[in-house]
Amino acid sequence: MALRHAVLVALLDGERSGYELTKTFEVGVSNFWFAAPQQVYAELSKLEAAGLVAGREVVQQGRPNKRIFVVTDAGMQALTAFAATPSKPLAIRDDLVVKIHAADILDPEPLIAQLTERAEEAAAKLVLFEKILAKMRGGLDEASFLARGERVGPYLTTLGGCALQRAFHEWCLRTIQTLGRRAEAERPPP
Amino acid sequence: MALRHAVLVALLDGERSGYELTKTFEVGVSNFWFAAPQQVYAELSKLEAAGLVAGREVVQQGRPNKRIFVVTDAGMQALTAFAATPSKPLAIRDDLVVKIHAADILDPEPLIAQLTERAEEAAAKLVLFEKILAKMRGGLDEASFLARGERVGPYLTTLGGCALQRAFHEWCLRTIQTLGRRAEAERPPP
DNA sequence: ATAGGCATGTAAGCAGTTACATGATTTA
DNA sequence: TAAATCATGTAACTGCTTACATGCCTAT
Repeated sequence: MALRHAVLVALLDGERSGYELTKTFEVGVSNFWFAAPQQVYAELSKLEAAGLVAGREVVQQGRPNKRIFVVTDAGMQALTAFAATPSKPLAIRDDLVVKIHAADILDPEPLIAQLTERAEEAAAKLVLFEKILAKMRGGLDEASFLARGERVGPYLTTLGGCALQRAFHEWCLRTIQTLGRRAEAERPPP
Repeated sequence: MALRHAVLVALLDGERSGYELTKTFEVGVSNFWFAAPQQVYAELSKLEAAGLVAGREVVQQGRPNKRIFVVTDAGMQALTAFAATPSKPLAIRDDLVVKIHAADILDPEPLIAQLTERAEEAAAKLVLFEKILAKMRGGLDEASFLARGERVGPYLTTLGGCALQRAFHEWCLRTIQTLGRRAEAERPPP
């Protein structure tokens, strides 16, 4: 099992429709679980069939109706059981880093272009995450919120996302610099 | 395609057997691509059938014979084509972070135990990566190696692995502290 | 003696990706 | 008028994981 628990956990933040969840999962639930929309809908059906979430129809005007879901008691039990099982190691997969591993035999230009794009994406995510953090902690400063806030779970994972994006962003910039300088050194100005 | 390119790229570091590659992929090729041993063997067979790698048998004494692989010209072309295609976004999946998201409704003890384990793993990987880096740069300092070294690709990806592990390690420690303090606050000493 | 490392796979099952499908409403 | 957003899926395919299988050699 995999997505199953990520969906349950995302629903702890409140009732959500499939569509709302897909938005969360496209960003990556604070960047630690990505899923395509189709996967989310499929998983919700399975979770409902298994009785771990309950859905109800919400009639809307001017918009298609939607079904919103909550975690049931059985779902909570499933989460408790999940928390007690040993975690699988962090799984990262990144095309771009694979390319960088082969940087010595590849044309640096497309690599630098892709690194630049990634650096921008990371910067954008950082800005987004900081906003989310500010919203969660409300008027409190971070230390007080972490000590006494009501729901620190999502805050902690978002902090993790920030740490990761920041590290990745810095690495992109540094790698761009290194590849750029080496490319210059190879074909000096005539 | 996915593993395909990661295997090709790993073979750029020199001729490798399936077994040697599985070791690399179990650590995660500098932590950006994980694969199970069976997957590596299967992928090598496919790559050989497609003519992207060439294998040859090495007879050993006191050990089972092995087959070692090199990237062919066709393999190099495949890599060049791969480098030019847009990269998929970084994919991260982590059970433990999913659990932390639900920290508010879960027993903190198993979470703290798992975070501690992860922090130790991250610290161990950092030590390992630093050793690999020192080996790669030989006598040179980092700046000189990055400027003039022969194969900086693996060095750059390993630097990325370090950055990631460092960030993750710090996040684990901080999260342990936060959860620990909150648990104390909830049941104060009698 | 037994555990661990070297060395390579097969087979079955589950998870994730890609492509396709639909249709109304709001915004540019 | 075209594009984007809301809203939900099905179907086919590919990739990944888990379990099983084998056997010799080296170190404790």
